[in-house]
Amino acid sequence: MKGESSSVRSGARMSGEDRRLQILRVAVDLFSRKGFRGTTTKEIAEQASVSEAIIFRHFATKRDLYSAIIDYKAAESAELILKTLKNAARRKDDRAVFQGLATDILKIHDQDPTLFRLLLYSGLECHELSAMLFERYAKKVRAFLERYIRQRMADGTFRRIDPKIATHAFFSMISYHALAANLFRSLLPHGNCADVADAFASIFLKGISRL
Amino acid sequence: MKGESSSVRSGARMSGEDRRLQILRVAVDLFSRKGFRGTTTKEIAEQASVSEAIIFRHFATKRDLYSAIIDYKAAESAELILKTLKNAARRKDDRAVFQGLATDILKIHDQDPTLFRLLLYSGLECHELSAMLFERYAKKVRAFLERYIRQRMADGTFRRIDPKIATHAFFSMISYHALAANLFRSLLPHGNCADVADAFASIFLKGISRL
DNA sequence: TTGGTATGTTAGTAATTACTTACTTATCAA
DNA sequence: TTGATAAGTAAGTAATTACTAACATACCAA
Repeated sequence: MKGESSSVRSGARMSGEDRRLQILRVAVDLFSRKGFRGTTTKEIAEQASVSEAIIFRHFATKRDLYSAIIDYKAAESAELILKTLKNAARRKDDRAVFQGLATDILKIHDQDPTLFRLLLYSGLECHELSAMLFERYAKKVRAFLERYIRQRMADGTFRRIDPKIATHAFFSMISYHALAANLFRSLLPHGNCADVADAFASIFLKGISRL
Repeated sequence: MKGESSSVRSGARMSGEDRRLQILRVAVDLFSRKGFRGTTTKEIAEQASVSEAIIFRHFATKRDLYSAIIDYKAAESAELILKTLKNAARRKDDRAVFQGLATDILKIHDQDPTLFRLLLYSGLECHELSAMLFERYAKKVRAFLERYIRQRMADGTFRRIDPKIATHAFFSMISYHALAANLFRSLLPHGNCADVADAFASIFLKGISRL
């Protein structure tokens, strides 16, 4: 982005399409840090190295821009992690499934803190798209887990329990930790992500086992 | 507050002390709904049925007011739930301890959504007091749980596990659910709070049991 | 080279916002 | 009743903010 910025300053232009995407990305970053009201179009313009008027050429209002980034993030988050988990699930390696999932979720949040922050900000702000983002955020993973738990119950390995509630329990454990790591890192119990993922997966698996 | 409001409008006055507290309470509500930047001193004044100047008589800046409410909420949250749990803990009734705690936490969040919202907003906004609020929010409960888990490990009922991590796991499960209930109620798995508390406590207890 | 067009800017507008100042008035002790 | 004082207000200030309109210019096809 720094490179882009300097080339723009010397007079070179970006296509409309590229510029729109650039603004969107800058906006994701800023809105996720400061929320809707806390982010000014001025700072978005500055970060994108354009004048404010350019923002309004691509987005009719600030509100429209905010909705656009939520859409953008929702679309992005739908493509989550499932690849490696499908192998573990095929082998019915419970430990690999849950520990791998916990690790992946925590890793993703660490690498891209904007998603969760936008989820929280938009939820707190009662943005009309926040529910959609929340749902999209975890839909595939939850569905996958529910199916897996249902299957392992049929196999006799897991005890009788509502797969939705069990999924919710596991997902809650991991997600709250991710949230806390995002907002309050210094206050977390010491222990790296892998240890936390390990411990949480182990508690959960033992907690729903048949034995 | 409605009653207060109408008596003020007819000319009656409130003592400085009472007024300050009223403003504080109004501000808690508004800041927890709209965040710092999203809340104007104008609407605080309106909700308190005073002019804006009165707010600035009690608080030098809007920022000072925000810090004051975080302090206020932090002090309030320190007095949590522990009474009934101490009895269950004395009897070493694991189920009553964890289920009771889960139920109480969820109930408290339901009754006073402002605490968690302020926690999230202040954390997202990187307010200097947010870490303090986060810590205060759960300090006593966490300490209690850690002690209890350590004790039950010594008793041979719970397996070897870092009490901090175990506490964090349990607390995370419940807190994320409370958060989701606060922001995204309509998207939660069906099932009332008691069912969720029950299921989560059961998963957790089984997950850390020695058997 | 020229003209059209898409990208980009500057300068502004109107409304909003946190905060201040000068004045008003309710309250209460003497 | 009077005077002091604390609580309260209206009107304003200066800065900020989202957004607009008019103009400038890079780019590219003919």
